Order: sequence, then C-alpha cells, then structure tokens
Amino acid sequence: MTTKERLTEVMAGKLRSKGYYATGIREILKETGVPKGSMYHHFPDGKQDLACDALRKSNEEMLEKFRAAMSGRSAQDGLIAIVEVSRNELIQSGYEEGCPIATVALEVSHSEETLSALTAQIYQGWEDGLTSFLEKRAIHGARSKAQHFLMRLEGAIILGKVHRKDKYFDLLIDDLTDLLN
Amino acid sequence: MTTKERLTEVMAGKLRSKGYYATGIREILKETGVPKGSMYHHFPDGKQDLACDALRKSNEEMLEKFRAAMSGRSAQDGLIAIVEVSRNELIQSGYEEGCPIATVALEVSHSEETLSALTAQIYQGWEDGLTSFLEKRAIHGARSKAQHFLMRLEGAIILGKVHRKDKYFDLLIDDLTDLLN
DNA sequence: TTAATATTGTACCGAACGGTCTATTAGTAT
DNA sequence: ATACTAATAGACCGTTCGGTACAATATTAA
Repeated sequence: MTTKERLTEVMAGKLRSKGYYATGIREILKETGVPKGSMYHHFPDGKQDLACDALRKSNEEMLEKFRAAMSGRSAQDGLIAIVEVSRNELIQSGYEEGCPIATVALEVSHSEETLSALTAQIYQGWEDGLTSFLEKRAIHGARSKAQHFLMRLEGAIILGKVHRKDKYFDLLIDDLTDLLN
Repeated sequence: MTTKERLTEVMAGKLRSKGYYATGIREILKETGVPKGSMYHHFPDGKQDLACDALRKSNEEMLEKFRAAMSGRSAQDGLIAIVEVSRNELIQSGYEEGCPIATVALEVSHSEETLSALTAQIYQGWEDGLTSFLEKRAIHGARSKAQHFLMRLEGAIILGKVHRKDKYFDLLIDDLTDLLN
C-alpha cells in the first residue's frame, strides 16, 4: 500500500471515530510512520486536503458495500442488508465507528467550507443511489422513501454509538415493511 | 445574568454548532468578556467541567421545550410539536444549531469518559420522557415508539443541518400517524 | 474596621497545533 | 553518467491550546 493510501486510510478511521478537530496530523503521522515532508508532498494543502481524500475514500467504500449488499436483492432485503452492514461495522469496531461522514459533517458544517460541501455531496450521493435502487424495484415514491431510510439509518447509528447498543438497527428493520408500502 | 451562566450559555451554543474540540476556551472567554481566572474559579476542572454544565443546561432547556410543546396535546400533536421546535431552532439559527448533544456525543464517545457518559444519559432522559408521554396517552409499545421517534428526529436534524433544508421534518411528520398505530 | 471569602485580572507555562523550508535520497528517463 | 523529478526526512516557525499561579479587588460577616 502506498504512503498516500496509508495516510488516507488512517485519517478516514479517525474522522469516523473522533471527527476532524480532535484528530491531529501528528497523530496520523505517528500512526502511519510517515514523515511530515511526505504528507505535505502528497497533500500540499495540508489537513483539509487529506481529510477530503479520506472522506471520499470512506464514501467509495460505503458505496461499494451498499452495492454489494443490495445487488440482486428485493427492495426490502437490500435495505436490510445495508442496515446489517452498518450494524456490523459499529459492533466490530467496539461502537467507535458509526457513520463515516456524520461526525465531520456536524462539526464543520459552517466553518470549513470545502469539507462541509463534500459531506453534503456524499449524503446526496447516498440518497441518489438508494433512490435508483428502489426505483428499479418499482417502489412508488422512491426518493422520499430513500430519504426516510437514510434519516432513520443515521439516527440508528448515532443512538447505537452513544448507547453502545445495536437494538436501534432492529427497530429500523422492524418497520421496513411499512416503509416500503 | 451571572458570569457562570454566561459562560455556560455561550459554551452550549458552541458545542451545539461546532462541537467540543473545535471550541477553544479562549474563544468563550473573548465572547463573554470573562477573564480566565474567573472561568477557572467557577469551573475548577476546566473545559470538561464547563462543557458538562453547558450540556446539562442544553438538556434542561430542551426538556422544558418538550414539556411545553407536548403538554395538553394528543400523542400525535405532541410529537409534531417537538418536530416543529427542532425545525424552528435549526432554521432560526441559519442551520447552525441542530441537536445540542449529537455533535459532542459523536466526537467524544470514546475519549472523554465523563462527557460521553453525560450525553448517553441525556439521550436516555429524552427517551424516558417521550415514553412516559406516550404511555399517558395509552399508546401501545410506548418505549419502542419513543425510540423510533428519537432516531428519526436525530436523523432529520442531521440531514437538515447538512443540506440546509427542512424537508426532512416534513417527512418525519408525514408518517407519525403510521408510527403511532 | 477588620478579617475572611469570593471573584477578577493577567502573566506565564509546557505542549501541541498546522504549516514551511530545505537538504537528502530514490527513481527514472535520456 | 547525467539531469530531472518524486519522495522522504526533520528541523524549525509562529500561534494557539488548556491549564496554573498569584496578586489585586470586591463582597460579605464579625
């Protein structure tokens, strides 16, 4: 794995579990063993630059997992699969890694303009992806149902992380049937 | 208003809009005009101490607003009222002030133990309050419905803040009827 | 008035912050 | 070999971080 990839990966994990301001570049450098010069060579605009790449990477990985989870499945089973992906990542990380975007999105939403725009764009991508998935399954009102699902999922992930319990994912699954009607 | 109250109030606002790590104590002192000595007199344990007080204050204010919004209303109207309170605060603040707890909860959930515990406790209080509200209205499965509502509300607030749109609150209201059946 | 306490105002601390600069080393193409 | 670029390695910068120390000033109680 290249130096750049290692930096991006470690940063992505930190952003997910602690957010942007709680993560120092020294911390990233220490954990990756990458010297400062290398980092500023690959990311000339510094921390913001690296953080953007990290969020993009997180996004691509999530989109990939979504695609894999949904492909060939019914609307309901596809959504359940997404919930299970989220549940697993949260549990497997010891309830550290919730939504890879949410923490950053909340703290930067009015300060760091580029980061803020990126988080909005990523969420929009998820909504679009879910919408077209539901449309292909001939679900009526696909977009609003995608929005519904997304907000519930975000809520479940937050409360799950805070309380360190995964029951919220069960709740979410329980009324997917209603949601899709 | 006392020095202590001003500190708490300003800190509460910052925690809500930017979170814990993005907020410096110097920033709080500057905005309140309070000297450092005073702050450390009122909050001997420093930033954490002040932040805890601020979260508690936010919680009390939210609980008060919830109570006011729900009192004398039906289950459905009470929940709608809560949604409208959240919507108004988000819009009125220029989409800066979402959930007063969420940002901090996400970033500190595994580092600052006391803050983390406090956020969990506050969310639990909200769930309990909503549960007993619904129970008094003879709603079946009051607790799980309260949890459902809370996760949807959190999701709506996040997405609303990120996208700077309030449509998510409409979506939430739209299927309150289904939720309460 | 006096003594005790509560509060304020600042200077100062070491550590960490993000970022710059430059020298050196690796690679690569000619 | 030579020249050019990519990448690495850290020393160093000014600033800000949260926190401490302590004197000065109000405030209250005797």
